[in-house]
Amino acid sequence: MGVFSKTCEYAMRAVFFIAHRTTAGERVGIREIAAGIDSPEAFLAKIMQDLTRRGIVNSIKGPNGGFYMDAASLKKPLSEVVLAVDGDGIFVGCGMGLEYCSAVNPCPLHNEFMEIRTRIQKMMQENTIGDFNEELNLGILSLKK
Amino acid sequence: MGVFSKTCEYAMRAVFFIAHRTTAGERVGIREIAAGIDSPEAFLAKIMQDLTRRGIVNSIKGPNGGFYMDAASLKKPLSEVVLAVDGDGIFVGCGMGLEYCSAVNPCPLHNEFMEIRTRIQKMMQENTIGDFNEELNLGILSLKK
DNA sequence: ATAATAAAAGATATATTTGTCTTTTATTTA
DNA sequence: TAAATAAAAGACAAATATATCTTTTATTAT
Repeated sequence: MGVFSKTCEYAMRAVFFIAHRTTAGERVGIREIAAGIDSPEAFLAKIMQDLTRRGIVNSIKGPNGGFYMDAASLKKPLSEVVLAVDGDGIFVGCGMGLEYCSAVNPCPLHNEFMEIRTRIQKMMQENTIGDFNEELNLGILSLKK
Repeated sequence: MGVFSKTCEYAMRAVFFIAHRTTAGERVGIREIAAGIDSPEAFLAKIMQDLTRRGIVNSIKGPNGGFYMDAASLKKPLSEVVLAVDGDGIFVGCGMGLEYCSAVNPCPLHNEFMEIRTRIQKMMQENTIGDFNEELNLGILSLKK
């Protein structure tokens, strides 16, 4: 397994994909998103339902409907997606799963892990979803397998 | 979920526990390890079977038997435990699960993730299992919930 | 109004992770 | 040799993550 759950990987890719399209003013259907990020369509639909309920993306039903993001959503940090899907497990808590573990009562890995976690958190909080668009627009980055 | 699987968390704690006891020349039974690291005994037994098969720890059956570690095992980096249990998922691969992702063809998170992964890997490779013993001996660190 | 479209919701299926229980094998001690 | 001990091995059970399918609801266009 990687750092994030598969669900979270799909969610991040989907959000980037929609953000990219939204800057062009479009709405995107679930089929196109799934194809664009190489994910199972029905499973992604479930994930999108959740992201929509939580207000991370917006959606409209019916013809010409689909998913999109407003300006406010584009300014949200990527950490919101991770928190919504995986919870705060990667940001907080002990690397060895010890509940007591803290600066006062550290586990063997505590200090080293602190730095790494802080770093992940920083990266996820400082980068907004919209931040990646420019590079995607230039075709430097990709979302497909 | 945290950075590592629960299985891996138990494995790391168990290995530290055994290493700690081994420096005193003792062998430790599965019941005592499970109690010492707060893990389900039967499940830990399965994990220990695997670690033994892979040569990360040693074991002896029968009365006065149990688990222990030799000098060579104590010098192994912690990364061996992680690799044995969780594989190389946290060390390599793309944060968003993209197969193609590399320096040449990066995903949006590629560069930031590279640093974090390198850091985790470095920490796991540079610290040997035995390295934590001194602090455990001094009672500074703990393995219990 | 009706038909077509697309997401939302609900139910169900599969795979993986986590956890438990029973039997077998190796070792020691009496 | 027999009994006791402790890990190894195998089978099974529960929980969670991943994935699919069907029905319902909202919206648009005819």
